Amino acid sequence: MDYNHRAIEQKWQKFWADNQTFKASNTSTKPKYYVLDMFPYPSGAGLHVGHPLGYIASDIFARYKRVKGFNVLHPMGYDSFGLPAEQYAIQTGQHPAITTAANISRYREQLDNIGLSFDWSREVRTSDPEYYRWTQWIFMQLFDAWYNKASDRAEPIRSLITHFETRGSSGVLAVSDEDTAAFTAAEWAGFSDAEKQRELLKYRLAYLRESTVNWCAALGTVLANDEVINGVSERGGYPVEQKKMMQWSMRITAYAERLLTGLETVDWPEPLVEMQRNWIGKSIGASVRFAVPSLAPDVAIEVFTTRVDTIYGVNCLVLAPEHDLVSQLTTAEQQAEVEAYIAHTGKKSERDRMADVKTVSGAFTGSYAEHPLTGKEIPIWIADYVLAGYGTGAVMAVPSGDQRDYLFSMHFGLSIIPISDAQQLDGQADPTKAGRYINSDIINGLTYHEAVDVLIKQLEATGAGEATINYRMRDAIFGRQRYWGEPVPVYFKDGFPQLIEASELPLVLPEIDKYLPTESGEPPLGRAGDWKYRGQFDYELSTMPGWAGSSWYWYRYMDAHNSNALVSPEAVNYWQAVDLYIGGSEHATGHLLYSRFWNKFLKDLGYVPEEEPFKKLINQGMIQGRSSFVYRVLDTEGRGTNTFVSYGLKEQYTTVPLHVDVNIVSNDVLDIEKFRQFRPDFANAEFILENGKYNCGHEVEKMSKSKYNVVNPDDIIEQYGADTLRMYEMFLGPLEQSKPWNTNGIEGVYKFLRKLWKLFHDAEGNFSVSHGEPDRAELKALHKIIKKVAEDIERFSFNTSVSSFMICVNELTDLKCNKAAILQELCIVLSPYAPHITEELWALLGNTPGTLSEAAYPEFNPDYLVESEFSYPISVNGKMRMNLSLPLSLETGEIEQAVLANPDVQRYLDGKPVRKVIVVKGRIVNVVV
RNA sequence: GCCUGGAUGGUGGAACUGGUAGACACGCAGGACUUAAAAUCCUGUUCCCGUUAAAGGAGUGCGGGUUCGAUUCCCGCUCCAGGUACCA
Repeated sequence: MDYNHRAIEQKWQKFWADNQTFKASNTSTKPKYYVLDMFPYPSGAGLHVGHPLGYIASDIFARYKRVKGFNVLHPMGYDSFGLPAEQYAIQTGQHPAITTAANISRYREQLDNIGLSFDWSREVRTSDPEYYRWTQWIFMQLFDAWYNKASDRAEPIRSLITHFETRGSSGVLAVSDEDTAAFTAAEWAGFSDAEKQRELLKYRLAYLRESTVNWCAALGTVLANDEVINGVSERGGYPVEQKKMMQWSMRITAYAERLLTGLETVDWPEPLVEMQRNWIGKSIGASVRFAVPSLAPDVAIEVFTTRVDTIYGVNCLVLAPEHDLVSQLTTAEQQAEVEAYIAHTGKKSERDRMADVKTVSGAFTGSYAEHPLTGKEIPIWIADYVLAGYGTGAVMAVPSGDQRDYLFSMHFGLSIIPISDAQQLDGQADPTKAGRYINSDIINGLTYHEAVDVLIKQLEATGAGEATINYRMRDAIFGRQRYWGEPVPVYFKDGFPQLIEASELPLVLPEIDKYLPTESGEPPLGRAGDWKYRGQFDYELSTMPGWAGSSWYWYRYMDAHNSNALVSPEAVNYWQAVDLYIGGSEHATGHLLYSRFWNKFLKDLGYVPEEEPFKKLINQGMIQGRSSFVYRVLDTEGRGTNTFVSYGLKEQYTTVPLHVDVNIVSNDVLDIEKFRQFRPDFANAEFILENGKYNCGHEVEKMSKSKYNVVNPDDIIEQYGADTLRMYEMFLGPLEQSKPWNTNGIEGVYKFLRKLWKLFHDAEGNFSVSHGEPDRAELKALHKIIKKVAEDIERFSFNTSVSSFMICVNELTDLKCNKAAILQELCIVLSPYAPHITEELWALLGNTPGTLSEAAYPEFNPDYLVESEFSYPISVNGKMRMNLSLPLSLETGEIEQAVLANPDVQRYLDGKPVRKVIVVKGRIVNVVV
């Protein structure tokens, strides 16, 4: 019988499912090992060839750990709340729960086809009420908690109330809003309920805060940055502006320091750790307050600076246009200009503002602040290079030391004051800390470190400032004006948020008639008319963001069916934390930071034992897609039209590129009819063609539903089988490297599996192995692979294992080896990579069917690999000239003699005197002449 | 813009700690088997020069540097990708 992948793979997949081969136990005498994949969002396009890359790698690792004797937990589930399902619901009217369930079945089928060794009895879905009741429960704990800096951990809000009751606000060391009130215990007792709630909300870890969002008036909703392209909505091309809105937020900044120090304890790729460090962005500097006497005696503009030493170089203050004080500071004469400027910036997204460093813009408010040290008048400006969300939303501009300040001052003709004798200001700022200060009053002549000390002391003495640590990271916005997410378990009473009772969880998502905002601009949940808490109080209408459900899911797998707790103490104490986590680096600062935050919070409250949830982490690179684009023509006011221009003619128009499904594009030519059906708003699309055809542009970028560039694995499995797909995805290259998808080399892997099959079969295709003693060459081939594969798997170098398997099978084929003793061991070594074919061969060899995953990985014996000779490459002046075979027993001096005595070597030396001979035993000889 | 990666034959990639660049595959070319095709097998395949061969020269995105020796380390660029806080 020939290698029949379809029959073999179906047979074993059924066997594994029927026998629950990979079901993990929460108790075992074996050591535990938890291998986790980042769970997928089940998109309508199905699993694409990028997903399995990580799943196959983790599966190989999990199967390897099993044959190495571990009790392995290897679960899978679905991050099933999300924007695409909602978008689809808006288009089709179908409930997202229905499409999501259908997508999940499809994913499951596709995952099963790959032969992954998941314990499906522990599956989770974030959109399942039995799951999200615990997401809501965690939210309630966060709402009911504050961060006590004295104990350096989160505590139940009760401990804060007790403090207020006994000592008032004095002595409270908390991470909180800035505007907390000072009061005595007696005053607290006299507060009304509403006043108490207002004050407590300033401390809660889940709290309400005003934040800036992308508001699209035409769609009546907030858009993700993703959905805004060049300042207009992707859907419909409507204008988008920045708007402030009350939003739920998470006080992740309370954990900034622990998130930072925890990075030193995890085994993660260094670049990823670096990205998180940069995201947290700790900087040590100073807060400085600039009084504004024209407003009121106690009003000051607070700035954060990492270079307080440059304070004498300040020539103006620059505020973000959104800064709270801007309207008060603006004088009558400047009002028109300031308002025009604010309107202008309101159209730009924060990212555009950061990206554009070339255009300098700003407006003078007409007011002046007082320099805290010199008392000089400092003009106050606004400019969009200052971001409201970072620091205090205001900077002291020091043009001689900061390039952005320099450009700003040059542009508006403001004076530039040199502050150090080492500064070189030839057309640019010089941020040097070298030299001694000049033009700087009390720090003249001092060095950097001396100056900082003197200044901090002086500022503290006058109450104008102090040393401060600032983090770039901001509190995370936790509300979404969407339907398809977890309802926030909160209702409003007297305008203040209150938690529902824990016993009332889950708060189930109500049914609504359509998935759009209400006419008055409220989120879709506003459509659920009679949806009231206890029939009378309004529920919170926003839902939780995509990252809520994924910030704790690894715990649910430990105890997936527990209806009394998110995870039982027994289960969490057994599995502790994830030993190996595999997923894409695109989650570096989102998911991985939020998960660490929630983990630390749950630990503070005693629900989980570990400070860090993911001990070791490996990034799989992305399998990239090749996206196709159409080009929407913009009208003279920059609004999107419904006309699309072919790639070659797009330079003649102002256009916005839009992704188009690669499946309706062939050789970069768009199928216009299918495009019109693609989205309702394209039904009447018009086209400017080239030679009667619409040519699309293309780009290599990540494969994702939103980019419409998804290729799925089913066809490959049908044609070549799952074992081939598994090995091919690994063979493509290093796991962590990104690469665009192509199937060019897949034949080679398929041929390899057939060659392997042939080792066990005679020319007629009958199973045929022999039982003689293996010879030295056969043992060498086997032990090379035993060693190589173990080493490769432990360092996650799966691609090199595949090559080595090919070499091994080629060698055994050349040796005409069909000895059971060799082939049986090879089966075990190969089983993590190609589990179906090896299970079949394992059974054919006479082993109990299905026991391969319990077999023990063979012991490596180095004796079989010992060599007595080595073919030394001989270089002359670093250039490889010839090989010379010498016994490995020779010492360096003997090798040198042998090499110089060799007539061929002499020929290369060409009679020139030898200056030096470098001998690296067992490696190389280099003769320098 | 900022943060983080990446770039090696026609293609995917290998070279693990600075030590033979191109393993293993794909593709391509030639050949065997076949009426033919598929499948399988064999040979060749970095580029340039060279009649085959030998011999030689160049070569790991670009420009420099360190070293007996650099794909690997250092400095400066280019291009591509991911992230940039409401995609997940």
